Amino acid sequence: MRLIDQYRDAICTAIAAIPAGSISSYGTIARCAGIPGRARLVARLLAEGDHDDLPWHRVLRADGRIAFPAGSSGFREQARRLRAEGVSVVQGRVVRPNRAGADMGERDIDRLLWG
DNA sequence: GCGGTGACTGACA
DNA sequence: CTGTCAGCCACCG
Repeated sequence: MRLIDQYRDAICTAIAAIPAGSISSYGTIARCAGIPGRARLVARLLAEGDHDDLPWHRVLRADGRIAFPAGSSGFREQARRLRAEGVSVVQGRVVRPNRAGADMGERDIDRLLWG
């Protein structure tokens, strides 16, 4: 049994909890899924593709930058989806993620998941 | 078992 | 502000 299969549900749940127009990071999602420090595991899960049902585009690096290489198809798609939700992206970076409740911290997601 | 590879992170220059 | 760098760790050949 792969660890990624073991935590797939928890990770997907955490990602699905991010409201439209908000963003979070791989590390935050990992913590919310009960696997602190495993940001790369979250990335690995998303890299498997077939996540049309998840708001994967709301997951960014810890510094607010898009994780894909600049100019790649994934990069453009993520930026497009974010802008479609009113999130401004400049130079592959979300502008002021800490203002106006645009970013989702661990507690915020926990609150959405558990009330 | 070993080495390479990331949709990562934090610290530091 | 940008760029390195060392950890990181599951997965794969």
